[in-house]
Amino acid sequence: METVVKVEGGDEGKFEETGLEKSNLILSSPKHVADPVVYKLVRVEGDGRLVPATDDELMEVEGLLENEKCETQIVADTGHVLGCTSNEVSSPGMPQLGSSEGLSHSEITEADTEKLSARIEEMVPSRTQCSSDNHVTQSWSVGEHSKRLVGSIEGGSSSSVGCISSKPDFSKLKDEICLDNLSIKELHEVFKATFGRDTTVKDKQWLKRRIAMGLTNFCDVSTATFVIKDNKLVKKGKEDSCNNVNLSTGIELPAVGVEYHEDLLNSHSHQIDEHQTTSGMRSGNNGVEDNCGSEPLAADQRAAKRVRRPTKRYIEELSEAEYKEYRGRLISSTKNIEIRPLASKSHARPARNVSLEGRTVMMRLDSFGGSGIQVPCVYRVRRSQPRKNVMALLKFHPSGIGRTATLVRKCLDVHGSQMDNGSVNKVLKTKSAPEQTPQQYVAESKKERPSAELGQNMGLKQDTSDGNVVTVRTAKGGIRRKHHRAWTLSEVMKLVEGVSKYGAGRWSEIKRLAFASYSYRTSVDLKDKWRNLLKASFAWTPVDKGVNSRKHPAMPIPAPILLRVRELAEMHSQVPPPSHCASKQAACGGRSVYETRPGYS
DNA sequence: CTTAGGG
DNA sequence: CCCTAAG
Repeated sequence: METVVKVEGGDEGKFEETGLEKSNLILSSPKHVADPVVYKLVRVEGDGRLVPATDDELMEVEGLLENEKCETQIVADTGHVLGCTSNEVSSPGMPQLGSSEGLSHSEITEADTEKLSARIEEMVPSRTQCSSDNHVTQSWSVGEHSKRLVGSIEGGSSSSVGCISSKPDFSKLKDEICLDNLSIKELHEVFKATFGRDTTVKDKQWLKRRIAMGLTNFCDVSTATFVIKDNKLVKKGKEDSCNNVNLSTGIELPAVGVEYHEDLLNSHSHQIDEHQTTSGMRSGNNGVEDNCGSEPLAADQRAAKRVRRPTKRYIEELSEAEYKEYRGRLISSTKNIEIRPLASKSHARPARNVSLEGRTVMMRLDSFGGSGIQVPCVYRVRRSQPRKNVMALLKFHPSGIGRTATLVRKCLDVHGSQMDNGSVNKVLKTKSAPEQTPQQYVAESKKERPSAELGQNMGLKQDTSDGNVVTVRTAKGGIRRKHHRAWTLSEVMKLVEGVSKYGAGRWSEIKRLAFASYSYRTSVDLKDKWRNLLKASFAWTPVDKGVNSRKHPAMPIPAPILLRVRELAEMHSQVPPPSHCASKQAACGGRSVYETRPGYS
């Protein structure tokens, strides 16, 4: 882990702002397959070897980039959107991750960089070979598969425009994209509803572009390219597809990567993570392709095409009341615009989820008050959970994109299509069985994903799979959600390590420095967990083993860790009060710790 | 915003 | 895990 990060290729500069270069990972881009740029993620070992990044590391990058407002999408070669690089329109107040304390090895010389890059070049192909089961090799050719697919679609069907545009819902969308008429404020609203977060960006152009890119996610399984032009959604012909499009009147709607849904809740992840995931996580740049063939895009447009997925937690968590209020605001603020029946009907947002043999595509059609805009939006599919079985999933779909596109259409045709309604909670309860096999993962992802009934109020039953989301009725009658994500062993270890390094109580530090990859763990979470660990560690005694009060605390924390926790706790409890008994510190401090220990005799 | 503590 | 008070 004592390494540096560098992005191979021309994009280094962009990553500096994200703090990625402070990380210990390397994003290399063995292939700029297309747009978005696809990177391989590797780690530099102490001896200079390059090894494929583990899930945790992938998540680390994801975490680093997660909070950035950005345009340029970074996609791992697993097909996962890692995040984006910053650009000049980033809001000024954004926290710069990793900008304060550089890691010791974040300094890297030019020469080193080059050497590393060189090593990457050698190493990437070799890894392709050593992960014998030719999936990786396969993966890089996915783009070409798709390209052929595009070709056939575009060439073959002159009147109908391929699978996407023939979908009923999509064509409905056609006449309703009209971002131009919206004020900044309205754009902000739309933005918020689209991405689930606020934006401070005032640039109207940028907002429109981002929102339109949000739409992109909607059709992100498409292999065709669409353009919003004069408020109409049109499919680009092959020839004109790459012409310059004035962003004020036309917005490109490219197809981008397929978002996988894998909900491998609390899959084991401990010390051996690195060994078990290296092959499993590599699946290839599915769905990433160059829509424009050989014709190069202007840099600006290229950036515009790259999207990031929504990030934060409470994306679709407005309660019904709030939602109504929200709509009310929107409507009132867009009084000029006719309110269509459609808009009110779609108040109950139909959510269509498709789960097909492990590959899940989720969509949401949101209506924005009277604006007449329907903004499809991808649920935040995952809250940064591991993608361990990507490979396994992909295995069943070597044909990748084309297949998925078909599936999506199918899903849209069948309106309230009910997939297996396996309770998410049930699935999640199987959490952290430390040694699950990929097969099990597949099975699990298959059975989850309840889909909401059309016309039903979405509110409470939509769970984004990003954790065990349980709705809880509060005393005041309100409802709130309780996310639960069991702590994995590796998380606990990181926490312990962080506490030992930075001290208990400096949670934000620990969060920033040791938990950058776990965006879902807040500093408060860390604090709480530490509190629990303390409790656990002090309630634990060597004789207690096994005959313990509780059966299986879900995740039995190994004794060594508990001991370490206790050790740290004792250390910290005696360090703070140096005021008195400085010399007898060991005696009085140490003793008092023991005495205050609950259950210790 | 961060931390600590109660629930 | 959530909420809130306190710096």
